[in-house]
Formats: sequence, C-alpha cells, structure tokens
Amino acid sequence: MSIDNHGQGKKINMKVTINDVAELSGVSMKTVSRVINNEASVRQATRDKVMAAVKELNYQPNLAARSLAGTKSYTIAYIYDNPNAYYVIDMQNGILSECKKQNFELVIHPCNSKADDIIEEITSMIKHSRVAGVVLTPPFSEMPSVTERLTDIGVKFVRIISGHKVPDEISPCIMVNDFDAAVEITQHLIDLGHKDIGFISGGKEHKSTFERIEGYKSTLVKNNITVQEDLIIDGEYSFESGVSGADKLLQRQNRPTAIFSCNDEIAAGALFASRLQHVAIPKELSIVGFENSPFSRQTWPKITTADQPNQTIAQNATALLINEIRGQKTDEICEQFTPKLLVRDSTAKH
Amino acid sequence: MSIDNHGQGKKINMKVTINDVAELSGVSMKTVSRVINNEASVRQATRDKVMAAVKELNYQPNLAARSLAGTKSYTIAYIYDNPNAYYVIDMQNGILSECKKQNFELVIHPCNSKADDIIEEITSMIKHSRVAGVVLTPPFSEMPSVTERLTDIGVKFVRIISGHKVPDEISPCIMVNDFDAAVEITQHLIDLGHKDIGFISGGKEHKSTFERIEGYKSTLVKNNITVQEDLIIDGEYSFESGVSGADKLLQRQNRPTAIFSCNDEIAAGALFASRLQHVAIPKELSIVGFENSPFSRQTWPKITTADQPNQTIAQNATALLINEIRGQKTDEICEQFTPKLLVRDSTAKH
DNA sequence: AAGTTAAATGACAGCGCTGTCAATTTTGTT
DNA sequence: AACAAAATTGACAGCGCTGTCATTTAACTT
Repeated sequence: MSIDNHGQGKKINMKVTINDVAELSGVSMKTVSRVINNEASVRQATRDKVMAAVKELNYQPNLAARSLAGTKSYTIAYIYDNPNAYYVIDMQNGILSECKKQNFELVIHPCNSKADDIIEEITSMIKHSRVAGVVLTPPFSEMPSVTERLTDIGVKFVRIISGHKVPDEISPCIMVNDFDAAVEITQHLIDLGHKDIGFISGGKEHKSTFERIEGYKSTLVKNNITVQEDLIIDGEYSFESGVSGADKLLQRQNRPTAIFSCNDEIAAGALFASRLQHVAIPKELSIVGFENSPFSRQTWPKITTADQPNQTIAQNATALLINEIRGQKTDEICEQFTPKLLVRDSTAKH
Repeated sequence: MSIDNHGQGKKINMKVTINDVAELSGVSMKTVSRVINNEASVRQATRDKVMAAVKELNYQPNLAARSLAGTKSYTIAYIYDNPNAYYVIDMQNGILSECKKQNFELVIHPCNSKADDIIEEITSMIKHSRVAGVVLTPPFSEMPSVTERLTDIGVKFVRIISGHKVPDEISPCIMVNDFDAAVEITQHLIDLGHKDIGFISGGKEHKSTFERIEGYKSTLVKNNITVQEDLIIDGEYSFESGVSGADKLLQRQNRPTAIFSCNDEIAAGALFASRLQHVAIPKELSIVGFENSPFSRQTWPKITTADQPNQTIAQNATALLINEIRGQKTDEICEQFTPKLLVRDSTAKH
C-alpha cells in the first residue's frame, strides 16, 4: 500500500500486507495474524477492529509467506482414485469451498490406490507439499496401511466412510449412513406394495455395499417379508453390472416387481436392460438407485434414488479436518449424514 | 540437515536447504539457485557439480520460499465451469502431470462463467494466488472478456479451442480439429451405405458445435449427397437433448438411417429414445457420438465415437503455457489435435 | 603481456508472515 | 485497595529463497 491515490478516493489494486491492516486498526502485526488465523486469546473488540480493517482494505494473507514463516502448514490434500468423476468433482468443490473460507490451500493428488508403492508415493507428496492434513474418501479411507502411515508421520486426516457408528477415535470422520438410507428406500418400495424386491449389489471392496444390503434385509424382515437370497445379485458399481444384474433377475419365472440398485449407474443399467426386454418402467417394474448422481437424471424415466449430498459432506469433512489441524477441541469429531429418499418416476404402486 | 546420522550412512529424512547444496558443492547459494532454475550464465562444470550435490542430498526446493522471495511465480491455474465432470477430471489430470514434471503448482478454480462478476472474481483469484498463467477451456477460452483481462493484467494463458486454423497470436493454443473429425465420422457413415444422416447439434455457445456441423455438411456435399436442413436438429450437449432430438428424427415419415450426435451424452440419449421406439441399434439405425467419454462405453451397444484425448491435450497445453511463462521461444506456439474415429457397435451397414 | 570486455559468481538484503518470549492489561481475590 | 494470576498484546528475529549489484575470473584484442 502506502501509495497515494491522488485523491481519487478509490482503492488502487495494490498489494495489501498484514502491516497495512495493523496500522489501520492500531494493533500489532502479530495481533492481526492472530485474528486472521482464528486463534484464541484475542479480545472480541480487538477482533472486530481488525476484521473491519481487513474488510476495508480487502486484505488477503500471502500464503507463501505464511507457509514459510510458520511451522504450521495451511495446506491440505485430497487424494483420489475413483472412476466416478462426478463424485470426485463434487468432493473437490466441497473441499475447495471450505478451504477458501478458512484460507487453506488445496493440493489435489490423483493416484492409483492399487499401485505397489502407493504408501511411499503419498508420503513423498505430503513431505514435498508440506501437507498438514488429508481428506480421505473410499477406498483410501478404508485402507489401514494409509491411515497408519499418516498417523506415523503425524499428518492429520479426516475419513469419509460408510457406516452408522463411530469406528474408532483415530481421526475425525464423516459417516454416511447407508444403512438407514437403504431402510428408507426399501420401506418406500414396500409401501408401494412390493414384496419381491431384487437387489443388485456394488463391489465387495466397498463397505457401503454391505451397509446397503443390511438395510435392505432388515427392512424386509421388519415387514415380515422373507429375505430371498437368490434375489440378491452380486455386482459392481457400474452400468454393465446393472445390465447383467437386471437380466438375471428378469429371466426368473417369478420376476421381482422392484429392483434396489446399489447406485445410480447400476440403476441406469437395470433400466436399460428392462427396456431391452420390454418391461415397462415403472408400470411393470420399479427401479431405485442410490446417490443422486447425474446418472439418475439422465435417464427416462428419471430414477428414484437416495440423495447423498457429496459436496456438503466434503465441506463438513474439511471443516472437521481444519479444526483438528488447528488443534481446536470440538465436542463432536464425527458427523453423520443420512441420504434422503428422492422419489422420482421410476417407482410406482404394485 | 546438519544432523549427524550416527554413522548409519543412511540419509535421515531431514529438511535439505539450498544452503546444504551450496556447501556440498562448494559454490554460493545464488549459484545453486541459478542451476535449479535453469538460468544461463553458469559454467557447465559448475552446473554438473551442483546437480550432483542436489542428487546426493535429494534436494527439493521450498516452493513457498521461492514464491515469497522471487518476483516470478510458479503457479498456474485451471479455471473450470463445465457440467461434464469427465472432461474436467481428464483436463485436471493432464495439467497436473505436466506441473509435476516442471515443478509448478496448480490452483484449481471452479466457478460460474455466467456470473456477473466473473471477470473480477478471476482477477482476484489470480492476484491472491499469484498465478503466472491460466489454462483456459471452453467456454472461457472463447470469451474475449476473459482473454482481454488476462492480457491486461499480464498473466499468460493457453487456450484449448475448437478449430482448424490458428485464430490469432495473442497466446499459445491447442486446437481440437472438430471439423476433420466430423468429416471422418460422416465418411464412416457414408461408407456404410447411409445417405439420410440426421444430426443432433450441441449448444450454440460452443464453437465445436459449428465445426462439427460444417464437417458433416461438407462431407455430404463431397459425396454428392444433398444436405437436408431439416435433418439437423438444434440441441444442447445433454442426454435429454439426445432423447428429444432422436424423437423428432424418428417421427419423420422418412426416417434417417443414421444419427450423428454432437457428443456422447447426446448419443446416449438418442440410443435411449430409439430403444423406446423399438428401433434396433445398429440394425435399423446407426448412431455415433463424439468425445469417447465414459458415456459411450456405458451403453449397450457401445457407441461408435471420435476419440478426443483430453488428458494429452491438457498436458501439451500446460507445456506450452509453462514455456510461455518461462519466456522460452519455441517455433510453434499452437498445436492441433484431431479426434480419431473409434468404431464400436452402434454403427452398421445400411 | 598488458589492457579491455564479457562471463561467471558471490554477498547481502528482504519478501510477508509467524514463533518466541517478554511486556502490558485485565480479572479475580483477600 | 493491593496483590497475584490469567489473559491479551507487542517487539523482534528469521523461515528459504531470489533480486540487485559488486566482485572475481575467463576470454579476447592489439
């Protein structure tokens, strides 16, 4: 700053430093620093004064300087290996919006979770970029080799996992309550009069698959409907899997009247296979998906699904992670999200 | 460094600074800095000495310090606003791999290209993150307001655009030759015996739409087939658009025997609509897409398309951009990619 | 061989911020 | 009201690197 504007009264687009803010608000640089970083031990009145100056000058901290000077790091990483691009983008956008709010930087690191040296690769990336914390989604969030290494090198992390009870205390986590969501979906189908409900599962390497199956089964039981194991088809989280799974179910003499697909891609595949066999949706067969990904909207009819708010999940996960990095104690280090039934056009009364 | 390793002979995982390298190689820090940054005016012998020391110590420059001290920036940004998550992820991965190779950092910035203050938002992000250059994809690469602002504030950029001739000299660019690719696709259909070829277009805000239409039309003409304007349906780059476009085409008395869809989502929609109307693919109707996105593989039958190697495109674009930032003169600042026909199962002889 | 010019190298300050620790103010206690 | 303890704030050094500019060394010239 410190450049005169020739009385124009408008701010010149100049570099604003922490020092400018300190002078304007009449405190020391260090105090401004404290306010910026949300540290305790700053009187509310002081905080307000500083914030006002920050706003007036439109001050934005220099990330490089902060990172150089501090022992702390203000960088987090998002490690991903997921063929589902929609999921990754949603996550990324959610993480990014929290980072922006909290003045953190994000390093994104695409990689192959099945590579031999994945642990070393992650470690090296963390050292190089001075990463303070990592957002972990499946499959990484469910790999002990990853979480153990992160613990060893003292890097915080937050896990987004499928489940409905806190798994342990090693890190904050967000649980996606696939069980309850599956219960709601199954109950929806039962309420529509369906009794023979097929199930096409996701891959066995995903915990979500099991949670969703259990939700489905327990709801049948609760409604006094016998679980027919041969109505449960092993699958993968893919379109092709939906096609072949639905084919199997539709070839039976006693066709199910509804299909619970473990995600929207499977559901889209099931929808496709049904069309091929001239089975009218939803008249002759109801189909539900899971996730509310664009897949569920890019079909006709649009697919009834469970809305999983990935972007919000990612944002909250990031908030938990940053809290942890800052060493701020919070009551809850785990949060739970339950995807909500979203009724669209692929389900109907039987 | 400077921590004794108790004679183990192994390197401890310690912070190695430029000073360590300087001492080991017997030159000044500044000279090491010159070598690291590939500056001229360093004798080859000196350069070798330094490089040896760098290697021995496994030195990696501290990005924050470099950015703080220098006037130069080693950060580039990828600005995106694209509903097609697959495209974004491919781009991002390509950009990232070149960044890693060249020791640059990447800032990703999702935003809304139609927001009122988008220009100011981008400007502010660039200042804040000290961005040296930007990778621009459609629609940003085709927005003069964006390229002009970037020029004004002296930030380099590279554009990825649809076209087959160099548009201007304002920046390096990668052209995706949609015209020639559309020619190849259309010729493929003609070679299969098709004469009545429908066309479902993408959005009018995309230059690619026009390039693809022109390639289609000119190939018909070259083969002495009359262009029927009413076979060309205005659409958007979406599944729904494919459904409704195909519906229109299939309602005609003289149905086309093939449909050229402006991208794979449209093609998937057209495929779906055809199924609904019991039109067998590819027996009664051939359908082609464009882009080779996962959409084209998640259908049955799999869709014939044009393979657009987005990740490679992104990587080359990034290389051009970094060259430009480094001020290195290269003969060619523009490159061209022509998507290649990829014959799958949705096209057949008529 | 001495003088001139160009190339290569180094000394040092300082980028904008935070950690440390000391100084100051506020709060609580008797 | 006087003192102790706790909460708040500030002074200053220095993070690891690069820009500037002075200095040294090599490469030509005549």
